[in-house]
Amino acid sequence: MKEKISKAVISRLPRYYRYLADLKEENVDRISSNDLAKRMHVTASQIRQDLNNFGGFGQQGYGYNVSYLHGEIGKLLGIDRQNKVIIIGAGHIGQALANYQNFSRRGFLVKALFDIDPEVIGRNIRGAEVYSLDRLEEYLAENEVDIATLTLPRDRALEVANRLCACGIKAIWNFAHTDLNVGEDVLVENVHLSESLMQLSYRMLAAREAEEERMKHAEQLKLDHRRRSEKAGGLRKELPGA
Amino acid sequence: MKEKISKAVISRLPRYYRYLADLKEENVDRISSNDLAKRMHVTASQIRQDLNNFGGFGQQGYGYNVSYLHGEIGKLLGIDRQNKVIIIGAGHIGQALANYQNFSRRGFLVKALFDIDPEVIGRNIRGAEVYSLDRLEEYLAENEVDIATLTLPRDRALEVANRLCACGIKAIWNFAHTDLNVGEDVLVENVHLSESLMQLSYRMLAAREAEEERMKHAEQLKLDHRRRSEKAGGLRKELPGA
DNA sequence: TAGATTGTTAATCGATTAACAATC
DNA sequence: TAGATTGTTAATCGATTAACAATC
Repeated sequence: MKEKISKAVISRLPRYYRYLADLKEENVDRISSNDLAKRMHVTASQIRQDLNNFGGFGQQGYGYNVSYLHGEIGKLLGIDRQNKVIIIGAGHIGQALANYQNFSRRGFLVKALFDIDPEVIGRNIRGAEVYSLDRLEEYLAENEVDIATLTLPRDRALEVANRLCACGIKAIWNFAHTDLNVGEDVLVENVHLSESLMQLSYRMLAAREAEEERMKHAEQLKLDHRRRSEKAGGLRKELPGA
Repeated sequence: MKEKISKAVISRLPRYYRYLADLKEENVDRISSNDLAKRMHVTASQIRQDLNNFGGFGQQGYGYNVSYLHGEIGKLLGIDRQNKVIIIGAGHIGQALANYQNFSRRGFLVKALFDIDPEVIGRNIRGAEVYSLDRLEEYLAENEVDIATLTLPRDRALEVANRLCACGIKAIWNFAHTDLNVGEDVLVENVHLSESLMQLSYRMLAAREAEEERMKHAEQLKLDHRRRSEKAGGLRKELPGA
């Protein structure tokens, strides 16, 4: 029925959702693609094109109803339902995610964590218990889980991912710094924090270099200018009538 | 001098870096774009095109020297130098980042954290002290900082970002769920965790729907088939010679 | 030298932007 | 009805892939 939506479009949906939530907060009832475009620093064309992938949410001559559009995008993103999440790896990041209230606010409920460290097994984080990783299969047999989060060292990530897939998990949110080559019916969304940081680092260095280049260029111009003035001065002295 | 490198290329550099580190670990000396492409599930063309943005790292008839290429990409990403990082917001995520050893391993050193909560101020996380946010300007005047990480609630993020920019910070790693409209000479790299999760959720729902569609379609085919057989059977009965 | 493989140009593909007819 | 603004088609732009000459 519907065409496959490109990744670029999907990646923009949450941002639309956020801006619409803000507009709702400001009690704005309707907005045109043009006004929204100005706020978001994108083109109105892109907004209309993006939204039309999912059907006509707007109305000619009127624009988009903020509340309605917000709701529809929320439905697309699955915010309207309860998504059951588990976290494998109850280290610093795993625990931070379990504590992150923005997730539960959007319907992502952390139901359980798993770890191998006896120190953390048995702890309870905002209602979610930390189980021994040994009990993963047992838990999955008894409980429905939508999304499994991997926050463990990279060398153990693939093994756990395979165990999850064997239990029928269809969506993995991967924080481990490795590519999970699992079956293609299993969705993997990567969050590679150090890669994000490295990209920032790259851009920072590139900007510094560009800045230095600019400075050097300006310096050169100044030098050239001085030399030219001197030469002109010299010429003047040599002019006959001087 | 050099052309502007596209964001798509930059985002792939850390992944090349990771695969090259793995190859080094496996004591592989050289690799062709073709073999690397197979490992990474990308095209050889893309690898050669990407790397050539930064100059000829390879050699015709030989391929790429793993160790050399790893080093060069590391330099591009600033892994070879010490990057001084501070973290504003010493909550769960901020503390998790400060504890994350993969960063220091790549030359990103968390030097200090800042918070307004008296409960956490004064704590020490792997050698980095948590200061009162009041002392941010004081700290920045006395210490060189390359990257500022924002892990605080969205409503306070922009204000802090502006304070950072006023002190000359040129790179912000933003975990706050908002767009920071700072000066265009300031680099912002966003990590929007809930948006990443929402994208996964979207893809999960889309896959489920596609699956249902497939099932329904298969069901319909079965029905059609049965109906056709029945009709054929009926016809047969009515055939004269029966 | 012959074989291999890069660096680079050309062709293709996909995503973004512009334009405008449809319609509220 | 006239004005506004969408939905959608066409044009442009950029990124990816293919091809191949250069060269180790």
